Amino acid sequence: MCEILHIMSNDIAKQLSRRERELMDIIYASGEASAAEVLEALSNPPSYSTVRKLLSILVEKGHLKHRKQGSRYYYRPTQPREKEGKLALSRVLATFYEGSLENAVAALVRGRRSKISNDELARLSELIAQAREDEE
Amino acid sequence: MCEILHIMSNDIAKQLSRRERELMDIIYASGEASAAEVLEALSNPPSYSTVRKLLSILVEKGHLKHRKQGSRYYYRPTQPREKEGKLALSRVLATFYEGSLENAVAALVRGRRSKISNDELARLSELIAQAREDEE
DNA sequence: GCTTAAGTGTGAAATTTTTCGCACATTGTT
DNA sequence: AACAATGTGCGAAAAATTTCACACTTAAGC
Repeated sequence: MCEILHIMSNDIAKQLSRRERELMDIIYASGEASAAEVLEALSNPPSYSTVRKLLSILVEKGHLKHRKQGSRYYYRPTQPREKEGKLALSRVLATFYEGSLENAVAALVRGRRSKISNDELARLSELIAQAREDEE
Repeated sequence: MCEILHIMSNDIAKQLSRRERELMDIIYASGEASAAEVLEALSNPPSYSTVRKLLSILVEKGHLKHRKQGSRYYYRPTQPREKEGKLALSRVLATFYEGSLENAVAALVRGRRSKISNDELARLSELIAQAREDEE
């Protein structure tokens, strides 16, 4: 429980507003993106101007960095995807699965069978077997 | 990719503001909570008044329901924890792990060994083995 | 039945987020 | 070198969130 509370409080993502997180997620998902590409990816898009403004705010706040290619900026996160991914995952596990990966996997496996392919199960199983070997 | 975009757009959590989601997460994590308990769980708490206001907004918006016990309200989500959990998980997988549970588990397993106990690995493995049997 | 303690609800101020219009810069084309 | 197309940056309006003070209600103890 202490662990869970720690995870939930020490959280960068919590500092982002709704739109800001939406943009960050798009950029995390795509790795790198221009303003136009971000706009394209938004499901309920505001104006181009607005997207650029948001992006520049995110740069200012230190969440994104941008490189100039030609006359265009490309944006990418300052924090590595892997790190943020783990944080986001921990948060979800803490909130919905008592902090347990096992519970989460169980829920997914239990749910619609089709959601997880047999192949994927095989690979997962392999992965875990290897981890267990290393542990010995 | 189509699947990923679908998951990311059709998303209730995206409709919540920062504080709102913070409260929802606390309530999802604890199952049910009074205003005082929510206040207690907040890391950067506003006033009691504010928490109650937020809670009533969340009820109004249909995200929470409350039952009266004595003179006090207890709040719980309208949407089942399991359902929201899956959604939240899918979102994280889509954003950071190409929609693949396998990738996510791999990342966690690869990371700090201590994070996942041997026991947990054993149970996970069991879980997956069972799922694979069912699949046949 | 009074008083106190702990709760609720409301309206409006303060703050933050979100939005965009407009002026200016760059690139490529004719 | 002038034009169109596609960028960027900034300031400020509009909208939403977040906050709280204050008035009201309920329950319990004396």
